[in-house]
Order: sequence, then C-alpha cells, then structure tokens
Amino acid sequence: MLTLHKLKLFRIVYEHGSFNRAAQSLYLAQSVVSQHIHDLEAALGARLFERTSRGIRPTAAGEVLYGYVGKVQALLGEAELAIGQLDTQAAPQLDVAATPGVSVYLLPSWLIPLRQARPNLTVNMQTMLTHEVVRDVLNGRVHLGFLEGDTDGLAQEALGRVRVREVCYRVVVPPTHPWAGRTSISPSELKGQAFIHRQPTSRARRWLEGALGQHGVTLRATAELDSPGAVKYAVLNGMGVSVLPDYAIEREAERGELRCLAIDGVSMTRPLLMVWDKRQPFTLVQRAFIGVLAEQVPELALLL
Amino acid sequence: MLTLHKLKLFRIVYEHGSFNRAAQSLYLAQSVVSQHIHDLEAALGARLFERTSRGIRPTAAGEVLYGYVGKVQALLGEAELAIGQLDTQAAPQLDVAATPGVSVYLLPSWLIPLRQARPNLTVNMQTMLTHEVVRDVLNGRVHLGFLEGDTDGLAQEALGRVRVREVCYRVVVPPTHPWAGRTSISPSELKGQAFIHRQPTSRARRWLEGALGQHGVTLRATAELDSPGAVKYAVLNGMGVSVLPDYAIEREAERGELRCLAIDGVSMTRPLLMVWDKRQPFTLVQRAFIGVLAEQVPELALLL
DNA sequence: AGTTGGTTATCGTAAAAACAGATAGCGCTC
DNA sequence: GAGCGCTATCTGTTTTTACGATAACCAACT
Repeated sequence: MLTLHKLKLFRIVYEHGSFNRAAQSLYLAQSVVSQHIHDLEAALGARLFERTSRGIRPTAAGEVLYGYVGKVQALLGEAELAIGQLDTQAAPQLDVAATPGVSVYLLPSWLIPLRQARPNLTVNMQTMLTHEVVRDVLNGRVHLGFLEGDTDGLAQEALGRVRVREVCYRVVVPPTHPWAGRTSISPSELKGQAFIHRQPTSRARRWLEGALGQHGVTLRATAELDSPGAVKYAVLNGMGVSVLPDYAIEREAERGELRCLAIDGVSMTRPLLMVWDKRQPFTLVQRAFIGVLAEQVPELALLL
Repeated sequence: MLTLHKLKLFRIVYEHGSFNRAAQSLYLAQSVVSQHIHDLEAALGARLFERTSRGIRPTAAGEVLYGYVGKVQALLGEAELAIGQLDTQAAPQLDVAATPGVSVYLLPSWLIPLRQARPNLTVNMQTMLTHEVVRDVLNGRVHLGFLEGDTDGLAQEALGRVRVREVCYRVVVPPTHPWAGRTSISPSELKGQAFIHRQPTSRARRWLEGALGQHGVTLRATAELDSPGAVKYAVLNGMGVSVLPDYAIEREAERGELRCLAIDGVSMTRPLLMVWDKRQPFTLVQRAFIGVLAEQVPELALLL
C-alpha cells in the first residue's frame, strides 16, 4: 500500500543517501526503513535505489519519485496552512521551551518564517534547563521543547523526539591566547587553563565534564555562568577559555574575534532535539511550526 | 496522523455527501468512516463537514481540502505512470476477466482511456461466467475480474471487491408488444409471456429466478442464450420478452427500438463489482487501470 | 586469506492502528 | 410519539507497524 508515511520516509532516505543514516535521523530501526522502501518498490513495481556496499544510489525511478514526493508534500503543507488561516477564530498561540543556547541563537531565526506563514500566530518562548523543558512538555505547559543531548533518563515512553541537527562543540579562546593559531589541543592541555563554566545544574556542563573526565581531565572553573551567551562574552573579554556550541560562536569565529579548536580524541558533538508529548496528537500550530522548520530540516517533514 | 488513506476516504465522503453512502460504496463499516474523518479533523484542527440530519455538508475547510486532495491524487497518479513508463522493460500485459454482459458493453469503453494513458500496454480480456471469473482471479490467471451481484458464497476472505456501479435490470419488450406504452408491470403478468432466458448456469439467471420466485412467478423459457447481447437481439427480433441490464439496452431504448419496464415491488438492481486477489498487492498495470477507471468511478481512487 | 567496519535484508515478537458489529443519540417525517 | 435515516461511540478482532537480533554482503585493511 502506498502511504504518505512511506513516501516521506523515502524522501529522507534519498536525502541521506543511506538507509542507516535515515533511520538514525528519524529514531527508527534500520529494519523498518528497509522494509518500507521494499514495500514502496513493490507498490510501484520499480526499484527505487540501487544497493551498493557503501550506501545506496537512487535509480531513475527513484529520481522521478523524489520530485513528485516533494511536490506532494509542498501541496499538503499548503493545504494545512490554507485551512488553518481561514479559521477566523481566536489568534492561536504556540508555546515553546528551549535550553539557554538554543533559545538565544537558533529559535529566533526559526520563528521568522513562521510569522510570515502565520501572521496571526503568537509565539511564546521560554528559556529553561533541559529537565524543565521535558517536564513542561509532558505537563502540557508548552507545545514543543528544544534541548541538546540524548534523552537517556528522560521519560522515554511519552516523549516524542527528533534530531533537528548535530551540534558541534569547540574550545574557544580569544585571539590573544597562545592557542589562537592552532586548530586542536590535547585534552590534558586544558587542565591548567582558566575555564569559564556553565553552572553545575546545567546538563551541558555535566556532559562536558563527563566527556573530558574519560580522558582524566578535570577543569578549573574561573567562572560559572548560566548561559552560553554569558560564557561567550566572558571569553571575548579575556576571562579565560571555554567550550561552546558552534551556533553560538559563528559570527565571532568568522570575524576572528574568537578562535575555535578541536580536542584531539574527544567527540564533541551531540544532537539538538525537538521534543513533544507523543501521547497527544499535534495541534495545528505545532504542525505549522514543524512545517516551517522542515524547510531547513527535512527530517521533520516525516512528522507531519 | 495525516495519511493518504484518510485523505482518499475524505474525498469519497465529500463526493457522496454522506458518511453512510461512502462507507457502503467502499465496503467499509460506517464507524470506520466516521472515525477517520474525525481523525482528519483533529489532525488539521478544523471541522471538515457540518453534520446535518440528512447527510453532511462540507465546511469551508472541507472545500479547501477537497481541492488539494484532488491535486495530490493527480500528482501521485502521474508519478506512478511516469515511473511505470520509464522502465523500458517488456511491454506489460493486463489480463482481465468479465461476465458476458460486462465484457461486451462496459469493459471496451473503459479500455480506451487506458490505451491513451499507457500506449505500450496490452490488455487481454476474457469472457467467462461469474464463478470462473472468481476462480481465475484467485488462481492468479487474471489480474482483475468484473462481475455482477454480491459475492456471497465466493471466497470472501481472499477476494478484494469494490462496487463499480449499480446495474438496474428492466423488462424489455419490442415496440410491437402490447406493453410497449407502459412503464411497469406486475410480477404475475410475466407468467404467460414467452421469455428469453440466459442459460441455466448463468448466475444472472439464477438471480432473476430467485427475485421473481419470491413473488410466486415462474418464467416460461422460449430460449436460453448465453449472453445478454444474444438475448437482446432475440427480443429485438420479436422472439419474446426478457429482463436485461441497463447498460445493454441504452442505445435501443433511446431510439425506441426496445421499450423498458419496471416490475412493481421487485428490486431489480445489483452491484457491478470489480474483484481481485487481495492476498497480493496490486501490480503497476492493475493500478494504472484502476486509476483510469477511477476517473469515472471515484470510489476506486481509494484503492490506489 | 582472515578480520574489521560499514552496509542492507530477514526473522520473530510486541505495540499500535484499522476494522466490524452492536448500540446509542439526534433530527427529521409521518 | 413512532419510525426512519443519519452520525457517534464502544468493544473485541484482525492487520499493520516497529523493534531488536541476526544474517548476509562488500570493501578495506591487516
């Protein structure tokens, strides 16, 4: 049977060029992706991907289908917006919660196209810590939450989640710092540095300490601040060094106001997740927001 | 969740103006239609139909959605055809079976748009009796079957079926017959008439005898012929009267060469069904044919 | 040649969705 | 107010979807 779900999944697979990566990005088992593509191929009577040893390559049929799926999804998105807009009811409201960095550096830019698509929509954003985001999402106090890191201990059964992007953390130093010309350091070199930390209750901090702790490194905190923005300005002002997510330091890195370094042998990425209460279906405003975000993050299209 | 299945169902409901009739036409329980429309309304955040005591009326949101669903279905149909046509494999073949009347009066006209849509397709049609149609469909010897009447004793579990249209049977007499000016007769008036019958193995005949038998009428067979066409020409030539399906006598009725009468108190309609083996998914050529037929019979669109 | 790391395919089982059938409720008409 | 035609809701069954483990495959590197 041809279903929207399978078509959306096909699109994600096409864009990732791999069943495996598509499954990961969707938090699905790889076997499910395999099965659904197989079903699609049976339904259409044509092979959609050629399987090679490293990944896959779309066939001519796959290319054709991809074009049509894009059009279909665009059409359906348009339909939803049109239906939402003709309801001259009370102005809808979307409540979202996000962790400190996301709420400052990423969410605002996502809201701009949303306002264009839904001029009468009011968005209410709150910044809170990871566990508070989860709590408020599951309490129904906010419609969507944004946070970083895996949701390991966090109410797996009720919490819907999807990876919006991968966030890469880097050591940041001011241009006057001795490391300014380098591209990476060893973990142990961090030991003696004056380090600008997040506050101890921050999940980002615990994650960072865990990652470095595996290499026997304990950081010496010069300051403990409660947002990446505050940390960034501390580093800019020469208070010390820190580790910050890529999205927080893009502008300064381009201008040379901050220098970024990797840490040898330490994986410094973690996923940025959108989370919601999967016990309840999406409201229209949630769908509108997801639809807008899906233009930049194709994986999200599968949710609609 | 927004699914293609529900959207197709929505379209059928819209076109029938009734949950109940849509359910009947799709051989679904009414509760299922109700539930799915409800789900759609929840997913879109808008009521799609206003419920009135006699049927339903689409809301503004329903009208908007209907337009989009049509576009989406057209797009997907186009995609399937495009994918099917770019495979430069052997010319595909579609085998269909139909009962005598259908194979002569209805199927050929359905095949014309199919040839336009799929020029390289070869259609193989065989005329056979109802039970043979079912047998060959379930044996996989033909892809689709067409027959009249309910499939009561006929392998319900494996036989997919959908009502293509309702066939209305009428008493037919030549213009020289005493009944020629009338519009209906009573069942008992048929008793003494010279009646042109189908052969005893015909399901249509057994159905007719059963329907009239409930009114205590037994027909006197002047001839037993093995197709509606043969029966028609017998009547045209003054051999007697008969009962024939509407599609077989359209032209002659318009020209006045045959006169049609109802039988008071006797329901003379039965469904024309398309049947297939539902244990196996549709092939591409099956889908192409169904798609063509769906332009005249919207209910079929749900199958794709 | 054997091993490792990457991929997709397939299997059995558990959770979720679709469905049928029965029933209730609602607004007409007679 | 009884009957008819319609939609809504409930319960149990069937079908679909998803997971997790495993197999099979290929390339690259010992």
